[in-house]
Order: sequence, then C-alpha cells, then structure tokens
Amino acid sequence: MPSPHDPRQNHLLAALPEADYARLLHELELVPMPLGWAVYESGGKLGYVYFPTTSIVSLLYVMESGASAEIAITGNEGLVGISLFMGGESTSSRAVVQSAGNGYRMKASVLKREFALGGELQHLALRFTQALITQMAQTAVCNRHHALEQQLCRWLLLSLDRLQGNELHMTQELIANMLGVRREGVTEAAGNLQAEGLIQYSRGHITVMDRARLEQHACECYAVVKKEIDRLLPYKIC
Amino acid sequence: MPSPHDPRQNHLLAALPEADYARLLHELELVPMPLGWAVYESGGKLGYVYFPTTSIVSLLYVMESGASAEIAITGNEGLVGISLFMGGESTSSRAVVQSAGNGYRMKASVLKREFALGGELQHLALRFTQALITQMAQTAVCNRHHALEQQLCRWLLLSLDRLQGNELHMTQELIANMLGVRREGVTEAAGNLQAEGLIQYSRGHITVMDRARLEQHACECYAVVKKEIDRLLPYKIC
DNA sequence: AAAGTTCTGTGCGGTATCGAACATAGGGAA
DNA sequence: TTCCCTATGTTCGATACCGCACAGAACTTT
Repeated sequence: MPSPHDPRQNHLLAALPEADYARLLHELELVPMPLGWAVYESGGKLGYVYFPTTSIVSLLYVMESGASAEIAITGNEGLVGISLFMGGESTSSRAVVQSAGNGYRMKASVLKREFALGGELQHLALRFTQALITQMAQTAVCNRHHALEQQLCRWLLLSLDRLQGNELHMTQELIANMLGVRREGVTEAAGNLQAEGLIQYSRGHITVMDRARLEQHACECYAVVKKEIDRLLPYKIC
Repeated sequence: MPSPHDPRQNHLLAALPEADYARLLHELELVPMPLGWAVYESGGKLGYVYFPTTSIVSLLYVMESGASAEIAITGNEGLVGISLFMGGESTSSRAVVQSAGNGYRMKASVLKREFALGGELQHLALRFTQALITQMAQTAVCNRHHALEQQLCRWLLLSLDRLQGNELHMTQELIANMLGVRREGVTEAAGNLQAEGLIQYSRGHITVMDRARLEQHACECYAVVKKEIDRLLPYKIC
C-alpha cells in the first residue's frame, strides 16, 4: 500500500525496475500542483519533467485571438514535458493544471541522461508519447465530427479516469475553455446530461452518477484513447 | 546534385552522418508509392518504415461512420511509421499516399536495431516525431476554430511545401476527405480562392498562382507548423 | 461520334454552434 | 444578515456547415 506521498502513484515510475527506480528516487522532488498553474508556457524552455500523482494536467494551445483548445490530458498515467527527451526542448503548446494535486519532478538534465541510457525509462517514455499522440489525433477528429455533448462525455471520462472517486472540481467555464467552445454550450450539454441522470453538478462540482451510461453517451473517441492507453502503458504495479 | 533516385532526397536520410548512412544504404529499398495506396492500416503491424522522397503521405483516421479526417501529413521531410520505434508497433490511424511518387523503405527490424544504438537516427526520428506532434495539435485546434477556407489554404501550403513546383494533383473530393468536410464546401472555398486569383484549378489539377497571398489567407496554424518543422528538422544538406 | 464516367457547380432547407445580452441563484465575506 | 461575486440559466438572431438532389462540363472509353 503506497503512502499518501509515493512517487509510485505515478504509473510510469511504478513500472520502473527496482534498480532504475532506486537510482532515480533521490532525484524526484515532490511538488504541489495548484489549479491553474502553468507547468510550462508555449515556447518556454523546460527545467523539469513532471510526473503527476494526484493532479491532472491539460495540454492546450492558445490562439492569437485568445481562443484556446485542449490537445490532450495527462495524469498519473504519464508525464509532462515530452519535448525534453524528444529533442525539441520546447513546444508550441501550454500545460496547465486542470485539477489540483501533487506530482514529482525531475531535473531535465537527469531525465535526459537517463533517457540516453536506453533503458526502461526510455521505453516507457516513448510508449507514453505514443499514447499521447493517439489522444491528440483523436482530439482532432473529435473536434471535426462530434457534437458538443458527446465531447463533453469524453472529456469527463478522461478526467475521471485520472482521479480517484467520481467527482470533479471544475466550472463549466473552465470546461468550455478546454473544449474550445462557448460556456453556454457546456451549460446546455451538461443540463441535458443531468436531466438524464448521468451527472449531477452545482457550482464547480460535478458528480458522475452513472458512468456506464456516460460511456454510452460519449463518442467512440473515448474508447479509442482508453484502449490505446491500456495497450501501451503499464497498469499500476505497486 | 542528387540523381532522380537518391535516398537523400529525404531530409532525414540526408542528415545522417556519412558513417551511419553508409551502413544503412544497402538496407534501403526504393519503392513506388502510388496514389491512394495504404502504407499501413489502422491497427496493422508494420513491416517497414518509409522515407518518402517525391511522394506525400497523409495520416488520417476513419471513424465508425466512415467519415474521415486527416491528422497530419508527411513528405520528404520525414518518415512514415513512427510507432515502430515508439514501441507500440501499430497505431489507430491510417497512412495513405496523397500524392504519388517514390520513397525508400527499411525493414522494421533494421530500424529498431539502429534506433536502439542511440545515434543520429534516433535523434532525427524523435525530433521528427515532435514536429509531427505539433502538426497534430495544430490540426486539432484548427478543426475547432478556423473556417474551411482558411483550413484549405493551410492544407494547400503544407502539401505544396512537400512537392517541387507549384502544382497539385488532387480532386476536391479527395481534399474534402482529408479535411473531413463536404466536397461542396471545398468547391465553394476553392472557388473563392480562384476568384481572388490565389489558385487556379480544373479537374484535379490545382496550381498555386500567388503563394504569398495564400499564406496571408491561411490561418496561423500553417505558420506555427512550418516554423516548428524548420526549427526541429534539418534542411536538406546534400 | 457516342456513350459513359468523373469532376465540378448550384440551390435548398436543416441544424449546431456562435456572439451577445441579460436573468437568476448559490456561497463567501463583511 | 446583507452584500457581492461567481457560476449557471435563458433567449435571440446570425452564421457556417451539413445532407441531399441535380445539372453541367470535361475527360475517357468504345
């Protein structure tokens, strides 16, 4: 049973062989990740990679007009800062904490050194990146073809999968920013879902009442992404 | 001056150090890439990676309904089959030749062996992958926020950058499938662009008349992707 | 030359989302 | 309590795109 602060709440860290983990443990630093914190900005150089444990981070892109859209979402199944080991050092997107919690961070230099060894960390990081790519691709497709209400279901499920319990702390305004739609649209869609008894919400608290039906309501994109994450990434082992 | 069939028309191969290139040269096999050929199917295992030289390959996702949308586009600046070295072996997307031409292929086993060495090929492959990620992210954003006509401009420019000359062989129907919109929508948008003198087309032949103004007409997404590709990937060196 | 096929043009109503303005209500602070 | 701020609810016209149906035009085949 992990303690409340255990790096191995993060699935990637949990999947490292003991030897690798032991070597890296003292390089991991617990960091609180408060709501709204920009883990990194567009174009900014990264000093650390972050391994979320109880927090959720959204990758999003902000346009010249100020409009935004979420590209992908990461929680304790992955890490934040892939551009460090992919070689670009920075990306055009922004990473924002969408649900407050904790995480562990590791110095960029340490990560790069470890990645270069070609061991299990490299292997895990690359597989996670591929899962992230799937998520981005599916987001693109979803934005093109699916109705707001279906997208909302997908989004709720993806977030829920990265939290314990069945409650989200999240205003409709914030969700609208993530999905890249109007707040009123989210109000309407969420109202429908509530009327059907799938969720219940009030002032920033959303409770999922019937997960099974929520999944039915979501577009295929959720299942595709979920399946790919399950295929590519290790379950929690500890 | 490269011969008409030179693997180094592909920028990644061109950027390899001589030693690496010499070692891999006899593992490269010239393949014609005809229009519409599915380089790989969704979920399928890949036997080869492909380095396009004069062809263009679209990565797209086909939905349950049959509707499709392009996720990204690759030409001689990159390679097709990243899932091989990312570790997943397959992806949920499909790769289709969008513009006929040639390419070189390499056995999956050879690529994986070379990648594991951690040399320049790994470095290049990962940086290319990051550029691809940027493109996917931007596609997602673009699908959400930008008008069809702007997206069409973006798409024409991205394709044009991967070809010599200023002409594309491409019906409006095919473009519509890539963009994930109706063919009629493309007809209208293309009609506008032609009326403004930016392009000229007839039955599957599109000629770009005024590239500068086409860029102005495109949404910011084109510039973002272009800039990132230029930043991350080597120009042709040979 | 005739017939067929492919590509493009056009018009229609339908629908989802937008943009903006305003109404109501829950929860915290003084 | 009272007030204020934030979150949510509602309306209305505008717009972009969809789905469909069909017409014309340009190549291809026979």
